[in-house]
Amino acid sequence: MPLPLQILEDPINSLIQRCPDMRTLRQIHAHFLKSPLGSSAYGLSKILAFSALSASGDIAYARRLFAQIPNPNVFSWNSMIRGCSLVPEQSTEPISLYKRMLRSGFAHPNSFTVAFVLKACSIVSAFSEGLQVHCHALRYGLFSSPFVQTGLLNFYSKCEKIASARCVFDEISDKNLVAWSAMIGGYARIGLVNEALGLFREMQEVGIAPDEVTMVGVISACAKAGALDLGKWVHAFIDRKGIELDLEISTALIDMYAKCGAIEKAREVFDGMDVRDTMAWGSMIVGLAIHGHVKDALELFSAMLDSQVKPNHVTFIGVLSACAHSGLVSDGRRYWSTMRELGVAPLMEHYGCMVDLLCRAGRLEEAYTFVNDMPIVPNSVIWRTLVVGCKNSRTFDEAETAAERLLQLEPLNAENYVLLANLYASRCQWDKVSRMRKKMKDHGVKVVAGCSSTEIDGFVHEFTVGDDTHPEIEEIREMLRDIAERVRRAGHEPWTSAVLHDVVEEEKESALCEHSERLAIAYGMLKTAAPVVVRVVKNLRACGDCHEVTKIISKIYGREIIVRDRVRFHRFVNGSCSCSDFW
DNA sequence: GTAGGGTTAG
Repeated sequence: MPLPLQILEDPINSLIQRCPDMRTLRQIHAHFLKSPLGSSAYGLSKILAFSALSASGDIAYARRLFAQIPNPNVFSWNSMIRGCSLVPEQSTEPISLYKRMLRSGFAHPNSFTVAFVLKACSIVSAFSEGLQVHCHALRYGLFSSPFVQTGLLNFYSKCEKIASARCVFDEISDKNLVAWSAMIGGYARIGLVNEALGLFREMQEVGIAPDEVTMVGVISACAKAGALDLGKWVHAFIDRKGIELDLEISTALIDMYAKCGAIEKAREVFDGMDVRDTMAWGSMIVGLAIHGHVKDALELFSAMLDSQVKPNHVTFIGVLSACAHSGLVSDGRRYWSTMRELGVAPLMEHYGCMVDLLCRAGRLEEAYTFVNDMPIVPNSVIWRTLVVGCKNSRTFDEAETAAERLLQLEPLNAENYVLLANLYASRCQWDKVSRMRKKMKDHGVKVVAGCSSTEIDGFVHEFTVGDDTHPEIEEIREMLRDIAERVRRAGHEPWTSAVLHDVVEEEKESALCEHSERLAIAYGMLKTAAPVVVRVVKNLRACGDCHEVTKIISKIYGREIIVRDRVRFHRFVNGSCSCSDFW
């Protein structure tokens, strides 16, 4: 009498459990094929799962094996879908597999399938596919699975459909820690700090204790909002609750402190870490670089290399931008070579740093040649950097070419027209200035309202230009006049008082971006008169004038003020992360 | 019968 299949299969199971590498797996596979069980779906799916999912697996082997299975069961489909999502190169392969699975009609998706496909959709932001998976989840009655729920929530959040994510969240009757963390992280990712923190409070009210992952989300919300007081409170909360200051939390704290202007606190956290990975070093180096602590940033980079931690593309953005900010052209070139030697392939952003480096050092010709020699097609950021360089140097003749390329690439970005109008104005080419205004009108391009934010008593207030709906708008204007007057009396001519005068008097219609920003920031500064210490995150680029205003205002009010990073602001308002020299 | 959600840096 033959042995029951299950008993015979047990050795395969335990063999696979103990399998150390692919070489052993191939032996197990060969042995298995020769055995009487050679065609059992269970054994094959175990072998497939190892090659597709295990850390020592081989997805190519899994693909070959999978192709030979005539009618894969749901377990095998799931292994392949998940396995293909785990490869570092993002692809739509898992989604195609899922479609094939549905078409095959042999296996039906279960909660694992749906969770894995949703993850794949969120990695590549495949919104319409994910929507269909949502329908399937409902059709197959899989919404009750907490894994499907979190998968959906996270999918919408990664696609920046935060309202849909919230709908899913609200529909979850039994919200666990993961669901709360995912929703908080979703709000944090797009900078909705009040929502993130509100939910964090709610979570505690219903008795769910946050863990390390929740805290990373909360800290990153503070970082995005420039909310230093809140960030400090969260740090104290972590200490108080005995939550472990692990690698991820420490890195998030470094980033938060750096973005909120408290670079010393960032360094404190960094110095207190026992283990530091690429991201921890990277956050600290980038933090120092954006604060203009170029020497420290470069020293830290050397220390990183000494510690045998491999730098990645972000590390080099920190290093190269540090060089750019200090005009260290030859150092920048040296680091560029180091980057190549260490096998970090330069991305568009790195080319951008080099163009910036050359432009800031006044080497416009070289920058222009560098752009023309780029092996990848330069994007709008590269051209804009070059145009900004032209505007500042006033001697370079290729500005027109750069300007044309910029408008070709981004005909609908208001920032470009403003920049070009400023460029032509700086050269007294008034006909071209008005041509820009006309072009802008023809394209129906509207200036995006400037916006700034300040944190007061744990709540982040946003101010948008032209928004007169504030109930105290008259008082606000009065106070702005008062600030302008104090600035004038403090003798800080010429432009600071002019700016604040503009702030009050400038007509909305004629206000170009730069005025909008000043107005918005003045609104933010206005809040410094409130009986709390207000911090606005430091402007990161071309911040000379901005610093000046900050110094004056802080002198007047005797308070610490940091001006909000307008790069992040721009990213938040219109999805653009470009930065040109408005100040 | 096998397995699985949420995590930070420009």
